[in-house]
Order: sequence, then C-alpha cells, then structure tokens
Amino acid sequence: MQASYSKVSATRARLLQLIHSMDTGTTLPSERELAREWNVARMTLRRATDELVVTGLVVREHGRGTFVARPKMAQPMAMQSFSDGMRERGLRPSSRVVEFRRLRRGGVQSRVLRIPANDPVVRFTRLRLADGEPIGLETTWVAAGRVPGLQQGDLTASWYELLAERYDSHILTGTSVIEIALATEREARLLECEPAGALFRIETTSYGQTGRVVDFGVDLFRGDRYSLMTERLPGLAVRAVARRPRLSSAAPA
Amino acid sequence: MQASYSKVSATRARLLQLIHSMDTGTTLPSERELAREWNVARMTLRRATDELVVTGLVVREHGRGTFVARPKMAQPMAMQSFSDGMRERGLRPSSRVVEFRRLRRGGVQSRVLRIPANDPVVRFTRLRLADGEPIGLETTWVAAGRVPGLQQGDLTASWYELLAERYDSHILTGTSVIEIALATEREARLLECEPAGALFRIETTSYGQTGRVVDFGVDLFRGDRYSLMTERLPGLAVRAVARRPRLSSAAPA
DNA sequence: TAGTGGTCTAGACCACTAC
DNA sequence: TAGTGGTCTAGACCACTAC
Repeated sequence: MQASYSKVSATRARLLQLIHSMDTGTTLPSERELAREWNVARMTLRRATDELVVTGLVVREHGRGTFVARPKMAQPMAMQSFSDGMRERGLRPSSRVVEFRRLRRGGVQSRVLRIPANDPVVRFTRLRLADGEPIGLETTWVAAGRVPGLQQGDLTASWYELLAERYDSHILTGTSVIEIALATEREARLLECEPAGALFRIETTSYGQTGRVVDFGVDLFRGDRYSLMTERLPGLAVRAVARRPRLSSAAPA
Repeated sequence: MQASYSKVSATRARLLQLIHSMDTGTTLPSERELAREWNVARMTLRRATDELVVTGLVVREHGRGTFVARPKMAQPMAMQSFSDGMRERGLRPSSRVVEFRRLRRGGVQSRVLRIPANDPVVRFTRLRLADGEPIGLETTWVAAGRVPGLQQGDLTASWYELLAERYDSHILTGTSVIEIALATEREARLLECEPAGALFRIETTSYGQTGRVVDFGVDLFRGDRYSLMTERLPGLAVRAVARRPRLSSAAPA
C-alpha cells in the first residue's frame, strides 16, 4: 500500500484482507461499525464496498447485512443452446418470457437480419434461470417470415430446438461482441442484482446453413456472478467496427 | 421514467438525454452548474456521471471538465498476435515492458503451465499501445526452460513472433476466461483510466503443436474504450469451472 | 423496536487547468 | 486567480429485516 492512496482505496484494501479470512456466506461487521472502527465516514466505507460488490466478492442485503459472496460461475461461449449448456452442468434450465411482440417493421435490426426494412420482425425477451436463479436476460430478434405461427407459449423450452424442429432453421455459428454495461433499474430487478451493477452485454448474430442470418440477440449476464469462457483460434479474421457506447438495455425499455 | 426511480437514476436519464444531443468531444456543463440547475446535490450528480464514465459515454478530465467520449473500439478475440491485429487495423502497435522477472518457482502458475512446481518461470508485464495510446496491460508467464536466454530487451516486438522464430514454439489455439474487474490505482495509472474503472480481465492459456501449453497470460482491457469480438462455434465443449472472484490485478502488485 | 443497508444533502478542502 | 473535477465528512431520513 502506498502513502498516496486514497482513503477509499485503503479501506477497500482492509476490507479485502478482512474478507480473505472469512468463509463464503458469513456476515461482515455492519457499515456503521466498520466506519467507526476504521475512522472513516460511512459513505467512504460504502464506496469501498461498492467496488467489492461489482467484482462479486461480497453481496449486500437490505436490512440484513453484507456477506462474503459465492464463487463465480463460468459461461461457455460456444454456440450452444442455453438449455443444453445448463443441463450439461447439472443445472435445471428454465425461462420466463418477459415480453413478446410482433413489430410491423424491423427498424434498426433489419440491417443485421439482412431483410428489407419494411419486413415484420418478432422480438422477445426472456429471463433465463438455472435452478430457479436468474442468470441472464436475453432479447431476440427474428424475421417474422422465418417463424410463421410463433407464439409466446412456444418459448418456454429451447429456442434453438424449436427453430430446428419446427422451422428447419439450424444455427451453426455466430459472431459476438462483448461489452461491459451497467444494469438499468428494470434489468437489476429482473436479474436480482444491484442497480448500476456491472453486466456482460453480448450481442450475437447467428448464422445457419449457407451463411444465412437466423436471428440476432442481446444477452445480459451478471458480471459479479459469471465469467465467460471462449476458445481462441488462429486467424479468424473479424472486421473491426467502431461502436457508439451505450448504457446497457437489452431491449427498448 | 417511473415515479419510483431514484434521484441518481433520474439524473442519469437527464444526462443521457443531454449527451445524445451533443457531439463527440464537446464539453458538458460543469458539475456545480448542472447540480444547481437540476436541484440535486453535487454528489448525486457525480454518482450519475460515474455510471456514464464506466460505460464509456463521457470522459472526465481533472481541472478541465467533462466531455462526450469517442466510440468504443472492438478487440477481436482470435488467437492472433497483438501486433498483427493492430497493424491489420491501421494502427501502430508498440509496447513498454513494465516488469520482467525470473521466478525461481512457478508457484500457482506451475499447474496451468503443466510444469513441476519447482521449475523456474519467467514472468513479464507489458503495457500495449496503439498509436501511443495505452490499450491493454498484459502479464505473461512462461516456463524458463522454454525460453533460454530471454531478456527484457527482446520484448519490444511481437512475443508470438519471437516464440516462433527463436524458440520454435508456435501458438495455435487458446482458452480464455473473461471477467469484469475494477482497475486498481496502479493499473489505472498505467492504462490512463479512472481508478476503479471497469476492465475486461482475460485469462488465456495458449497451446502449441500437440496440445502443449506454451504460455499463460492475463490481459486487462479498458471496458470504457473497448469491446471484444469473438466467433462462436457449435459444440466446443468447455469444462465449467467455479472461480473465486477477484478484485483485478493482472500481476502481483 | 433495534439494527441493517440505501439514498441524499450541503459543505469543506484539495488538486489540476488555463489564463 | 477563477473555475473545474476529486475526495471526504457528519448527518438526516428512508426501507427493509428479524424479533
């Protein structure tokens, strides 16, 4: 620790030391108590704690206390259905449809889906759960012409399997762009994380046979609970694109 | 906007609206001015701004003001040398060696490198730059036996090329784990970002011919300036591993 | 009811910039 | 020197929990 370090930094360091000697799930001393003991304002103590919350080291529960968090879970980035991925890891996948809409026009998404701007599009948002715990929030856009008769009730099982079996659309590969975003209040409520908590925002265009675009999706994963795993291969040339930063928001609020 | 939203949220929303009408590089009104105008404490205004800073929408400069930020840049996740990647995109790559050490024992990294725990290891940390601007902070571990005679001065050019040409070690594939971490003060100084700014933390094990592990590395990229691009392939089965969360820190401080 | 975290305030003082 | 962002404080009041 350097002398020039800020009080927040020094406090965070003390918190880290404290936490490393504690077991998962155990309760930290209260904010007021630690602030008094370490001679800092409660706000300073809280700012230090904020950083450990974002990183996933501790969890705060309103009215109850602050606890040492569980380890993160790894999310493989293979082009695999969420359901299969979860089952492979011994977890029970489920999903809750938060929104289901038919849009008269694809708008911005038309270009990505490679359809005429005036073609209709189906957009739906699902909360993905593993063993009942919210994992990710996923919004999908698909050309309405590709999925005739699709209804909200169809989406409780695997979307990939549905595409393959009913619509003969087989997703083979994809391109993803990963960004860090902060949870809006709505997203935080659904994912049961802190408002303004750090999220992975993964934008994926998926391709089927003959390179056709099948769907386009935006997934949000909690950064405090998950890591992403990916295989790296040589020379997969990917076009670099400059992107306007965004605050988060999978779907339009 | 809902009535139940917090003041920070409401303020962030007003800031977003303000920013969307402004051009890249232009100056926002000062914190004191906006706080007065919107009837919030300066700390509240700052907390709202904090979120836009993390997301990369605005940049603060001490003593100068707050500015609308430039768009993010995409980082391809192919297993490609940093130098080649940058050159392909018309940027001049360079790197500065921040630390270079020979360790008598590999310690924790021995297991990843698949060498006996008592074998010596070379560890070095480089700051990667594109057109002179810091992009990432990269720490690499490699078995000393694989790189006899390696010296700090060798590392200004491409590490992959050096491995291939001098040591006949060709890196072909890799496995990466991506996490969100917050910059320590040291990392923030090197990357010229905010202390506690959000970073991508990418841990990579690289493999050569016959699946041998060649090196192990931890890269930190600024989350406010970069996004990651990756190709997704079907059925790349990746073992899921539970991981203890960490605050950041590529290398031991 | 007592204790916890969540939000917000009004102000002090510092460090840096531009002149 | 005036104006900007950076840090920290001491306290108020709210919302939630556990009893």
